[in-house]
Amino acid sequence: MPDRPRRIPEATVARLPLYYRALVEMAEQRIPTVSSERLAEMAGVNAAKVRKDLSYLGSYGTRGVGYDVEVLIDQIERILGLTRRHSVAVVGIGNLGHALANYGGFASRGFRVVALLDAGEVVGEKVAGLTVDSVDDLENVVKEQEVSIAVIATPGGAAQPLCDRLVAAGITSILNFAPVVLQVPEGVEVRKVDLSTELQILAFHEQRKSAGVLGVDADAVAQAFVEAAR
Amino acid sequence: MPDRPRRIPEATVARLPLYYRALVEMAEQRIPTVSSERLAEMAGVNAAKVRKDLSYLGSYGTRGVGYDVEVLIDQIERILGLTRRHSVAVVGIGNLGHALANYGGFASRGFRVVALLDAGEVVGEKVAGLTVDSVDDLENVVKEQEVSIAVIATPGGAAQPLCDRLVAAGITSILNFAPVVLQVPEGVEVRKVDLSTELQILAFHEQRKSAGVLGVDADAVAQAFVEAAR
DNA sequence: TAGATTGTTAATCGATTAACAATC
DNA sequence: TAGATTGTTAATCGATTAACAATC
Repeated sequence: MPDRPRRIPEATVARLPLYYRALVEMAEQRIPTVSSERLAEMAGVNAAKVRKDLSYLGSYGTRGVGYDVEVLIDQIERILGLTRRHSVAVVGIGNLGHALANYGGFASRGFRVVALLDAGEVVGEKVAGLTVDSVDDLENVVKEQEVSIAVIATPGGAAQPLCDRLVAAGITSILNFAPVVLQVPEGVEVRKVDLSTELQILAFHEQRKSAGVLGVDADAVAQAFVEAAR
Repeated sequence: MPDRPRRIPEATVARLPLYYRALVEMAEQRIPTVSSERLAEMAGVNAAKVRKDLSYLGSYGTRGVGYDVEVLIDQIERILGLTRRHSVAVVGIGNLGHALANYGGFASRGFRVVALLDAGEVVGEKVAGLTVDSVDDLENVVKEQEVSIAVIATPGGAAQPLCDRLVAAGITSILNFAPVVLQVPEGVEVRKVDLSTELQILAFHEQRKSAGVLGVDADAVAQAFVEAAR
């Protein structure tokens, strides 16, 4: 058995899924080995980073040759825990909840949506092959379906109370699409996907570009024009 | 005019939207000032970080008192470029595209969805008050509607060619929901929202928890049980 | 004045990167 | 052997955090 388990940096953990996707693609094309250079290109990072990241998994490359694609896939699956089945519940079956319930990439690789919950009229309807349960039954559903990951796709106002119930029901992994910062006790992992945050970050960079290289801001530019026009 | 424009760290830029949301909430409740302590609590970070982050905007706090909520809102809007109107085009009107087109939080604060594009049967239909255009007209739509941000919500396979067209059409800010790493020329900003990556990161931490504090892995635990049972 | 809270410094920590010896 | 490529070191960079003087 190769020696382990040296702590893996968060930044590395966040990149492993990218490598994994690229590797699975290569495996489908029957490509047997890959260099750090090539893998870096596919994942959009640099080669030194790839090698450093992969070194945390152990020594699975061959000098002068590269990495065995299948071996690397197995190792990343092991590290990320993709060999287990993860049961996912989506709470909040609005537009986004529908999208998530139907999202194919979800089902792949160990993740399975096993429950849909909502508080509105959609309860009882079939969505993506599942009957939508009432959020009133949350605790039962979590227990019976052995849910290990909850996805919150409700409006902002409902998210925190819902989160509290999920945590009370034993959930320790939450993917939050609601535009609120969830407060959770230690040991509960929350990942946040936030549309308007992403847009605002893009807006910042847009602004930077049009403001020019020197960091001149829009107001200053406008002012300069006014002065010049006089 | 307060002095500027010292470069703002990326990590800070990524947190400004969180502060902004919390501040807008406070403004709605007519709360005039806020301490770094309180703002930190709402944003889920620590107070030292809040003060450091806000110091990049300039000195807008008052010792012994805190920060003026309205002033801070104005400053963050200025820095993030939220005072301008940003026109957004959503490409790919499947389940997710529908969700994005209808997403209210989108519209708020400077962002407006002005165009929906697709390559399928949905072209010509009305979605969220807009008629879906054919992706064939992408270049025209970008020009006529002055689109500055594109959101890609297509299947993975369509994303890169689409991205190339968007870039050729002059788009420099892209929010990508497709599960691929987009290759773009320098100067084009891509933010990625990736469901399966987020789930995999959660899975990693789930695994860590059940493996125990010492980093023992599941296989080793299973093995130990087998040994013990003999 | 006394209490509160900012803004900044400096120490620490974690992540990135280039470089290259090891080795296939 | 010669060429290729890993795995690791060490330098560098950027982000976090505690601490506290400044000051309202």
